[in-house]
Amino acid sequence: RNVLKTPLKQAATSQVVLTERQPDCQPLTTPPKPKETSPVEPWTPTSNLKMLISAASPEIRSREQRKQLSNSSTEVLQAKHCLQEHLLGDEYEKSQPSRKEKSLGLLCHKFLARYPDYPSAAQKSYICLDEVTEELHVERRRIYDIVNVLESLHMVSRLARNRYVWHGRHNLPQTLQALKKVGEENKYIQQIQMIKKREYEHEFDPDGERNEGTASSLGSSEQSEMSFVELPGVEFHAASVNGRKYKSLRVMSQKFVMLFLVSTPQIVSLEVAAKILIGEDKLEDLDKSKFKTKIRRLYDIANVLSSLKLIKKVHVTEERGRKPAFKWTGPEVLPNIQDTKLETTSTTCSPPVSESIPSKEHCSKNLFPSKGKQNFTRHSSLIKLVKSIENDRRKIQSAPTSPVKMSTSTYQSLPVFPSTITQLPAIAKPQLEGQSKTAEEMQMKCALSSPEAVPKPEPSQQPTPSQPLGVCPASHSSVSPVILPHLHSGVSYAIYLHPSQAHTVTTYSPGFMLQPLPCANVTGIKSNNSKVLNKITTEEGDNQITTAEPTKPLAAEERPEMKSETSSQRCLKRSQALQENNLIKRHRGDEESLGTSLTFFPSGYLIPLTHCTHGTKADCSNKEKAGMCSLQHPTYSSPISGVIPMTASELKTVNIPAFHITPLNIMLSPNSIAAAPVLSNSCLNSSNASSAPNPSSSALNFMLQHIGLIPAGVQVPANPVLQHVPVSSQAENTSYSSGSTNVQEGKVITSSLQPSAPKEPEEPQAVTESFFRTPGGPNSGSSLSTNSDGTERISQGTLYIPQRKLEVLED
DNA sequence: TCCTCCCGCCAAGCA
DNA sequence: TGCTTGGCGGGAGGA
Repeated sequence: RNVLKTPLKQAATSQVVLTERQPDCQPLTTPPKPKETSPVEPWTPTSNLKMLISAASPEIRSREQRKQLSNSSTEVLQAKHCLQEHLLGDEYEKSQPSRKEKSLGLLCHKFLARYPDYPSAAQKSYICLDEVTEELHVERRRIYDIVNVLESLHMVSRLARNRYVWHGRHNLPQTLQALKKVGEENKYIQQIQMIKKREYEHEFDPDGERNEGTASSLGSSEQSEMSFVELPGVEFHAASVNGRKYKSLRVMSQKFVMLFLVSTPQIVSLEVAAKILIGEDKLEDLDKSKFKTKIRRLYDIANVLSSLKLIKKVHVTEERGRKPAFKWTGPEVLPNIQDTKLETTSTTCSPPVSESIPSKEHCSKNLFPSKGKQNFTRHSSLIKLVKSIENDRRKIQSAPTSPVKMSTSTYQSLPVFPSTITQLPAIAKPQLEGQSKTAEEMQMKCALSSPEAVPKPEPSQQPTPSQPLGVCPASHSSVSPVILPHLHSGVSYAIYLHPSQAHTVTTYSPGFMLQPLPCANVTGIKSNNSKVLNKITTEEGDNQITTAEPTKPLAAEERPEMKSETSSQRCLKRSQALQENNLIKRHRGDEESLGTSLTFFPSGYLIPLTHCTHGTKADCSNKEKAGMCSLQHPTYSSPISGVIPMTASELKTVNIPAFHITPLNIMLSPNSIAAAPVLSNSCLNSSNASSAPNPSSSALNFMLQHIGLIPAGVQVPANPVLQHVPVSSQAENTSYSSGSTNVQEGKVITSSLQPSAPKEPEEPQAVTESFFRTPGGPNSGSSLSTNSDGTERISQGTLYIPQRKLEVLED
């Protein structure tokens, strides 16, 4: 076999060589002469041009190719030998295509050029591997690499031996949505966080014992169970479907894509990806070679994905060095699977908020069509999903009515949230949609779920079931609560958005860049800043790593710039961690260059809503009472008191699963603690007058009292955001709290998030002391527990203030 | 020196 | 049994 393959490849090479050398080597003209016109000749500008032209008409090209390639291999071999004889060794070597020219990425480009992105249904393209290998002059093995990745995206599917069907990008939106769902279900965000945390722990305590809680928390069985995610109608016919499927490049590719889809910003380092793909449970005894192998495969996949323009190579520069990473540049993926127009029509939208929870039956029906052969290789998470839907429904229906109801419906409109409900396939949305719902309700939910999605509450943008993704009117005013479903252990949280935070933001990064901070106190953070610095650079000098998400410019551009500049500057001034002027300059420069700049998170409330029940109408009515339910009142104030000032765009991009792990960095000085109602009930007494009119304060207080977070009689402004949390002199980290990844001049300054710990009420010090409290550690409080997966759980009523920190790295 | 990833061995699995 | 498919890791080119 080797005898057959190797000469073939060399023959291909020799064609190139001969073509280029011909003018100078007359004796060599005979065999390769016809190949001068080879349209696939990739090594000269002329041939590249020909290739491009032929790409427009692949059939013609194929015909020509077949004709040309009909030359016997012996002729080619003869030519090669002849060439070798006439060329010096060095010359011959130089004549070989460089490594780059043989790269998988380039090969993939050539491969893709053969087929249209969106083939019409009539013109089904079939891929014959033999032809492809011949025409592209590559080994079969390489084509498999490409095809496997394309298969993972359902751009091709295997028809038979040697034969594939080209689907193009038609299936891409659905595939990505499906992958995102599965990725959320697999809690990849948490895994990423855990890996980063572990990295940190290892870095600062290399000899120390591994945190068993975290060590065992990853690599769940789900991970190993993970199989190929299919789409209805795109069947999987891999030859070794039952054998090596689980290790295959397809699955790996899908997982890799999932990491991007669940991360915010959508940047994934190879290292983290490799670890996740290997499975964290195996990391303990991970041998280096396995890791290296995984990295190799990831490069292979990344090359193909790059050719598809789905990702782009970037670099993350950390203390330990420059790490290769990739940034998602593909279409923004939305949670609902509808039609293929999604990709082009709804890249910046949020899902419709008016949807109701699809029934299990609907879900199953759509996921696993009963007619004919089942098209899905069922992912375990999908089965769980259906079950969880049922359970959630039951809970919702049986739960007493409460003002929190809204959160239920909000679940589905928060694509990035890991709630199982959120992950419901949106397939059945339109049908299940409470079509009787009023536009008002819909809009209100819309504003709730993604107030940042669309800044203008124009009726024309009101989401309708026909709209694949909710284009929600934005609420600019006062408090913008958002229900965060199922953060820790299924606990929902409510977040209030302060209008002053409503300015645009860069994406919040809970992903790979998150680095635990090595500080046990505020100053400690400062001293260890460098440890957690991350810098991302793109090879292309892309200076908009996070903000320039091509599909998410809406909020950033349209949102009124409110206080970002001043607040950020204020925060910066107070930042002792950023003493270096140049860092500040960079920071400011980032803001300016980004146009929308940073958002800083003051403290706020993030309140678990475990006991809150769901229901739309009561909730709406409550909100209406508060004057926030109608379209005319984009301002929404949830009776639930959770308040976390954050920007709308943050909410849009924030990854809630990560958020609950390492979200806000609220470094409060003792002085400011009193102003941070989050920390203790007593703090709720903070009576700072809210500068913003707050129509819902009574409702808020009612809720707070109702759920026992504040004593009766205590009044809390419904908008206890920044005004309650004056940034202290030690609160420098607040200035980072946006967690934004900022880019300037090709560099991205990323946030460093640290494993957050719930804060002990009445113990302001816990804010800092609990930074790296490990589960069960000295700082564990009664309100804190650890889930089986190692994640921390806060019991009901606990106010949870995650912390994170953004550091600016100067070159 | 490290990153990147080409290359091809060889085993699993299919026809 | 031959061929297809693709996991895997050595090692070389490139930065």
